[in-house]
Amino acid sequence: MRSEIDPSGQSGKGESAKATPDSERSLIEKVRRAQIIEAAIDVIAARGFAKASMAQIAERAGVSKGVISYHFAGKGELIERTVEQVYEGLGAFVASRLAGQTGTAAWLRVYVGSVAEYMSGHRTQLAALGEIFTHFRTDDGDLRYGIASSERIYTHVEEVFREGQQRGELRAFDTRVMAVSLQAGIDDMFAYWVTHPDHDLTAHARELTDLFWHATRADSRGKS
Amino acid sequence: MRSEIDPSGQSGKGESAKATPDSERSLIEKVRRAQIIEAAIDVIAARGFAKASMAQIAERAGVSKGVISYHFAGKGELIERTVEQVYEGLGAFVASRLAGQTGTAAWLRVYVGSVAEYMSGHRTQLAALGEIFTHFRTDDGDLRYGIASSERIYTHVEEVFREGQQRGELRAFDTRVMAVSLQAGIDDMFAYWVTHPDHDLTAHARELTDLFWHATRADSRGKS
DNA sequence: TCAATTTCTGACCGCATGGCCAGAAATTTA
DNA sequence: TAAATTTCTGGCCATGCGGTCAGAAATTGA
Repeated sequence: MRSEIDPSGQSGKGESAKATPDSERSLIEKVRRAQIIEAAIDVIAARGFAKASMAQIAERAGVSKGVISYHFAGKGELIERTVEQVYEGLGAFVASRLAGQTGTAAWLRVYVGSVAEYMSGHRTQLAALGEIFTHFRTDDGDLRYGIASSERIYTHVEEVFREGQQRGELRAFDTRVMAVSLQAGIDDMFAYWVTHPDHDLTAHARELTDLFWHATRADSRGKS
Repeated sequence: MRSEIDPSGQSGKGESAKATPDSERSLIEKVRRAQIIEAAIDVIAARGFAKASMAQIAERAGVSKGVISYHFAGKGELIERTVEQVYEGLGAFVASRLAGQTGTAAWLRVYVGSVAEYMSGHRTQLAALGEIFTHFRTDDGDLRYGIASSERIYTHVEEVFREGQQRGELRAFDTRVMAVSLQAGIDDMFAYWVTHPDHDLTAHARELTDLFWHATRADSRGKS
């Protein structure tokens, strides 16, 4: 068992091919893949995506270069599995915090707060993810995880906002712009934190929540 | 006359060396430099920073590769001059619109609006700038135009916010977080527009202004 | 006009990259 | 134990990169 991408089929632009279930992997396979992914995260976070070569990652993992090719179809698959792994952890954490929350204000607070809380304990992963999102391209030359791939998040956040508007909890505004701006605020909160390690991420998240609470809530006053 | 970076001196991390004044350049020199910078913008915007090689840029400009080396000290200088040129145009435009404005609300509206207005007519430049900011690194491996280089903008925006707070026009909030978030909203507005050409940039800018007006203005109501 | 100077070309260099593979080593299976 | 299979190594390859250079071409100036 080597990779989970069919080398013959044209994977094209859509989702990746079906993953090989972990149960079909040997122990060594699982250990090596985890080890290599961890090394990739470290190297990408430390030296940037462009300088994170197979050789660098292999050296960091303490194996020879060929091992990566043996366990992954190529650099592309390695990166995609890396993103998946980080996202799974984050997604599960946020979803569990978000479950059972009602009201847009509470949703906003828990959403921003839980993302920040999780990431504060996974700083290296966060830095690597940022590098991958802005640098990793498909063979066509398009960003693999560009703004277009945020569409799912935007759509979901928009739904939350629209519900709030219908209940009269929120003022009238363009939900798409608000969703894009919220995501931008979160992304740059992390980017700022990565380059300013002493920055108080929790406080920033609280301020950001306040910011969007004031920006979205219904208000009797008119505008200037 | 070749480049404006002293090949012997260690340029280090600071600002680039003094520029050679245009008056000391021959006509051919000026024309070629402009032509090459334009080609660089086109190629970077179209194919991404990583694939914008000297060969690609030279081909686009219709000259041989050596010409770039002849007129610029290296790829680094070419990129820095490109950024300078785009920024000069934007800076001059925004500054002229901002001159004489009083009050934070007006400042916010004019700031966001004028940046968007200028960029709407310089789409390719905008795309190239985005690529450069996220990819171009110094020899040390740091991003040449990373978040750290936004410090000047943050500081200035913070000042505007603090004035508004002192006049009682704005509520109490962390000015640093607000400045970072505003810049994030503007940056992602452009990023969204670059990938969604039909998106209404002017309307987005208006909504973004509203967003931050609601987020910052003083308010008698308490919070939830 | 003709030498001095600027500008340009295209081949070439050293280097790093992702991927490949023959064969060695380790492990599993019978 | 011995064969079959999985896992690993280290060198090799083609490719593309930024940069250099000798010499050709064009321009300038006396």
